[in-house]
Amino acid sequence: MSEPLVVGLSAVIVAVTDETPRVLAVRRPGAPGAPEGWGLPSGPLDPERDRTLELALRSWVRAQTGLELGYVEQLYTFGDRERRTAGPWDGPREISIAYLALVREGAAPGPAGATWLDVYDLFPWEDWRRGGPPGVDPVVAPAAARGVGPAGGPSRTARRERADIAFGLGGAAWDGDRVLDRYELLYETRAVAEALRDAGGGSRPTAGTGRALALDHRRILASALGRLRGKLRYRPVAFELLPPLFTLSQLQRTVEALAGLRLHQQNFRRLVEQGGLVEGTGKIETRTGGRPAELFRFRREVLRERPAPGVGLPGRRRRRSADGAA
Amino acid sequence: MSEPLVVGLSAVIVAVTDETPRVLAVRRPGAPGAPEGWGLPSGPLDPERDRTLELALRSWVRAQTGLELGYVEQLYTFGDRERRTAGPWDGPREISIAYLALVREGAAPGPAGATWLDVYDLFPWEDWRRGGPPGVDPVVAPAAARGVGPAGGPSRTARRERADIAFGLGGAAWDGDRVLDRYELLYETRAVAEALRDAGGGSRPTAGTGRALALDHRRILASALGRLRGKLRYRPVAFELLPPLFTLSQLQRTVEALAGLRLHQQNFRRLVEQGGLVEGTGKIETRTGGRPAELFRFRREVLRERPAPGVGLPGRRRRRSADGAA
DNA sequence: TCAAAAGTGTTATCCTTACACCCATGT
DNA sequence: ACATGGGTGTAAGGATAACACTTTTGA
Repeated sequence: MSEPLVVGLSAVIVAVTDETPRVLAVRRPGAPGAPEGWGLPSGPLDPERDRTLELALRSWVRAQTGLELGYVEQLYTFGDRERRTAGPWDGPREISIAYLALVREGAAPGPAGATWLDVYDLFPWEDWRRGGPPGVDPVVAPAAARGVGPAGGPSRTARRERADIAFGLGGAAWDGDRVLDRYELLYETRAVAEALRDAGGGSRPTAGTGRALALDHRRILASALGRLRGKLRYRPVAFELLPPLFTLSQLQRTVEALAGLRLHQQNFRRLVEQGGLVEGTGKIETRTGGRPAELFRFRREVLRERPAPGVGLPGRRRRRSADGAA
Repeated sequence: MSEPLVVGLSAVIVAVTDETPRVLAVRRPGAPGAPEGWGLPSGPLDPERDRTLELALRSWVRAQTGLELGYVEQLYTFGDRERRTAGPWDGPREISIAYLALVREGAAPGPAGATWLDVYDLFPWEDWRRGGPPGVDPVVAPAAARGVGPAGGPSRTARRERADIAFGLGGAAWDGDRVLDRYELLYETRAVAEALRDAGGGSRPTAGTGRALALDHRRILASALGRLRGKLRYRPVAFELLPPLFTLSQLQRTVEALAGLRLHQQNFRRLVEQGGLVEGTGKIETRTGGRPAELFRFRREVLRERPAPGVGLPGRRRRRSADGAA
């Protein structure tokens, strides 16, 4: 086989600092004619040297950014023809195997050309910690529900149905995990910048739909955030983002940052303690702004005791709010 | 880039017939010198013709087997160097993007050279519907716990810990989803045939460890089964395997077949009905062997009403049986 | 003394589990 | 009549969610 086919690896490297989830981004040269911008770090798979895909990833991430990755999991493989910017450019078909990696806050920021971006600058509609995102909900959701074709036609109603489920409208519940569904609806309805860029059109994206990334990297990041939110429920991934010793508030704020939700404090503590996920150390952290807090550590033994140890987010049960409006 | 790198797509096509989960397998020529055997259907990605990876898959599956796939999801991308049979053969590095597809029972069996294999012939230790698999548990679990290196050494105890969690030993709970963990432990301890084949050794696999597939295809299938079991809980995938109208017993037997567990009948019915997953049709199926059963259909509206509609398997909560033995 | 954050206790509600029992058909 | 599988009701246990309240520090 000698089709023009290139295989690369992409990394969604996530950290949580000061209650904001961040993702590592690098400067991208941009396709011929297109402006340069931020994108996910990516690198090659060297079939000679790298025994496994994951080792390949760790190796070029180390080389490019100086980061030594801890938790790594494969996310998804993206290979649609349209994934690169549309246009006359007709290079080889590119396939990208995306990975999700978690690093502790305060990890090295990497060399010049790399920064940490606030995840919610890219997905403003995903952060519900301060109630509905300011001014975004009334804009984004209708944009997503907007269909093409005649009003009431099958394409319109089908998209309407999808938008209701994705954005929790019309009696449906908001499901934090459906990050990708929401992004794809916004893309299909040309609300986000990438959709306009890829279509070659010149109009402006809908306000409040966040900043763009190169290629399909915002889509990849949407997959990652959705996956991470889901995983919080049944794997102790939050601890990968925290130092070995932490207060329960730190833990809660980290989880809230990823989930994009406020959680009930007292119940959170109880669930996490009674669930056996953490154990107190007797040590005390005094710089809390109020009463000093005990420092906890992750209890690895929980992996043996419980089939699916996670932090108990809301949702996943019956229907919640049914505010029936519009 | 012009490294020797080949990208292919593999399909795990699952159906449930007569309470047994089946997977479509094809005859494989086998590497030079190796005997031919069964493997998963696989095909190329044609960068010219196929716009997306999933369309590529659907297209060659249709061509090869005549099957028109319904539900399809991407599973994982396998690309370790060792995934093909070890040995002097030094062809190009092969990357395989694996998909999981579900088809209804009674789907066309495909052309000559393809058959449906009973999934539990490949993973006998995964079927707990008739209690512990006959004679397997006492054999397989110890094999998985067997370590290399000195007794009590770090490698031994680490593997012991992993085996406890994977197989639900020593107070840990059996987690049906950990199919891949279990297979990998058996592989690492050289209990399954593929491990011996890949190592080039001549000894015989541990009894009760099931039949082998070509390359790493049994590993791929293990991923698929684990994924499917997990998904049953929060997505209505079981209906992809059933005809449009079905009795609640049919539904239950299908779920049980995949989960490898017996479920409590009365509660299953209630959960599934009260959960709004199905609705009665008034139609009656008389050939039940007892009282005629009502025919139900899947309620698509549930997708709008509930964030994560699934069938409620046990597990996923606190610890269950703690039979502390061994 | 007050604000702020940590930490404890108690109760209501809902879901899951388990058990008991009745219904409709074929042999 | 009885075996077989379909179908319904009800009560116990447990987990979550919501509420009220106390403790300990710094300003």
